Amino acid sequence: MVSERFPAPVDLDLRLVQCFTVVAEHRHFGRAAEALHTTQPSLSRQIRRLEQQVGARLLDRTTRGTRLSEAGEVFLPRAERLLRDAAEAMARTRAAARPGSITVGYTRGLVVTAAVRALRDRHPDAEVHTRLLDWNDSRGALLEHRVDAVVTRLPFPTDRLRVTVLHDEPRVLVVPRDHRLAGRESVTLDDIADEPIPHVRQSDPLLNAYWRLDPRPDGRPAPEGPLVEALEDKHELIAAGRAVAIGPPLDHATGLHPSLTTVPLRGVEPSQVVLATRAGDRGRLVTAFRKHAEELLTGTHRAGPARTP
Amino acid sequence: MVSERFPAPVDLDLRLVQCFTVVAEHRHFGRAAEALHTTQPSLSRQIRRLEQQVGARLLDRTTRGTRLSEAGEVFLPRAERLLRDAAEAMARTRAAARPGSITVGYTRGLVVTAAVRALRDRHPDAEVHTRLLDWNDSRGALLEHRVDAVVTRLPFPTDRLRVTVLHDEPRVLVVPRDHRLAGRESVTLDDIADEPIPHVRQSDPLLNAYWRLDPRPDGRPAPEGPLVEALEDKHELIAAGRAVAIGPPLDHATGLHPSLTTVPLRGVEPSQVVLATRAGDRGRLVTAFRKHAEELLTGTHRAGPARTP
DNA sequence: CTGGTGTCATACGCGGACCGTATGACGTGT
DNA sequence: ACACGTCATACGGTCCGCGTATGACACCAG
Repeated sequence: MVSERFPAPVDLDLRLVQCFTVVAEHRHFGRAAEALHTTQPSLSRQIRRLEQQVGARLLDRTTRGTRLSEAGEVFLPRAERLLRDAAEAMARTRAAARPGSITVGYTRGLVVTAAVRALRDRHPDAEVHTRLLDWNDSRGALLEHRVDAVVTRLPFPTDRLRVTVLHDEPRVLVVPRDHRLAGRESVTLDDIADEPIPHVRQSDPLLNAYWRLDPRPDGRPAPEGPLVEALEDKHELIAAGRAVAIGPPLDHATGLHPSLTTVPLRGVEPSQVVLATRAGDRGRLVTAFRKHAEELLTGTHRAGPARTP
Repeated sequence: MVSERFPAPVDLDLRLVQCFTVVAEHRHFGRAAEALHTTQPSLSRQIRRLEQQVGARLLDRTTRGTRLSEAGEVFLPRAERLLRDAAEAMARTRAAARPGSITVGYTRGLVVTAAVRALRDRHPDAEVHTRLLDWNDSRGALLEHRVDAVVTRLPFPTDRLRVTVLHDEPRVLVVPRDHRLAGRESVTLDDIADEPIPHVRQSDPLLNAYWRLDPRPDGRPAPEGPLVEALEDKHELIAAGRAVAIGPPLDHATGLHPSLTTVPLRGVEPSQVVLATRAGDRGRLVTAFRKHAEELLTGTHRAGPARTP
């Protein structure tokens, strides 16, 4: 009979848990190892260690890849929650230790330099960090305290957040340089009515529908395109001439693929660039950054004067 | 300007978090190290590593001991939650992997052998574990899935639990062998009206009040006694003649201090030995154990026939 | 049946991290 | 001023986990 007196000291390595979530996502040790910047044997051992710590086999290895076992299905959501909670605990603790610190997030193609510089000038003692975020990570990054303010584009769920529109941004068509529409002054939806537009798996369905303009204003569904994993894959696909996409007005300095170009898209609602912070956040630096952003980040991409709708 | 692309891989070692909670509890590196079965320098380094991972100073070391810093106050409750969640995730995953396994918890002085043996006989393929629990840990151990059933004594909060009374148990007075009341057939509350009764810090206030019989039936508060950390300390205190206590009918085979003895206490409500499981738990083995416990564990300490109030 | 391909597991040498012992620095109370 | 108790640092030894190379095994095609 096994009897133990002390609550077994928690022996669960969160780094291994993180490895597990990545393997569960890829269902493949080799590719997961690549994503984790390690090697397949090392990852294999890490999963083995994790399984030993948990005391249950989490993955069913087959010769054609890897699947979650029944226990793995139980563990995965809890593992993800543990990782989120751990990250939030660290972020909030750090924030409590350094009230004179703020992290500003932004997404590709948006420039927060002016507002950040203004904040640094007015608060020379403050630590101001900036952080590039994934397209669909703004809300999570705020709520998990990885950042304290975000400049990004709608749409995303805004509850528990305070969101202020900074300016409109026209949507543009992204095509290869040698596409039939490349070089045009502008295009309309009619010009691309039959062009397939890819789905991005990593993005929210809301976000996919918004940027694919699905459904179209006339109510028809957007032409289905292939499913790609990440935005980079989408750009590769476009460069290969297999699809086009609609996006914000990126240029080659802010992450646009070298062999792609953009054409203004007329006749559709522009996207909106917003400043978002946590709804209840009354922090000194957050408030100050709001002020500077609302003042300096309006109309960045427009020739005309700033306007706040 | 610091910009990072990837969500910083969670680098938080839960073993270090565990160390932190223990140091926070003891406010003393040396004693915390002892509790963790390690040495003070090692613990000092572990806390340093944790502070480096979190990115904030968690403890204010002084020459008179150690206190929580402001950041530490923020981190501590989250740390404890992380550890609980991690333990629960592991327990539930293990349970999912081995549906033919059950862990039965019990507290000192209670014997579950009969029911456990019956369960093993009827389910020879099942893994049946037993686990000695702290007095005030029954509810937590159940809800965190460290155990699936518990035999222990009231009182404790019973919501989200299914609790069945197995039998009554007289409360007894615990005194040194050479105490004036030792050897008496029985005593009443009047005999000990002025005897100081210690508080146990590790126990719930509810539990302290119950076993100290505070307030007494006549409405008067129980005489205050010293504050001790753990039950073992209380027994040492009684052995030293500095206090007496009221407890369940332990004997020397089930954890009673060698130089102590017990005297039946008349005229007070007996305590109740109960079987507790999670309210929603419909597990095959749990149900089976309930049956055997209700059948075999009633009246264990009474000469008379079993009875289920 | 047999060779090829792709999967995950294992063998092995090495570097780095962590531990325990011994000792130091430092504020505190007598 | 001295002794005491607390936490920090120095140092050598050990073990753990990584990366490279290789193996075992299932599947597929011919």
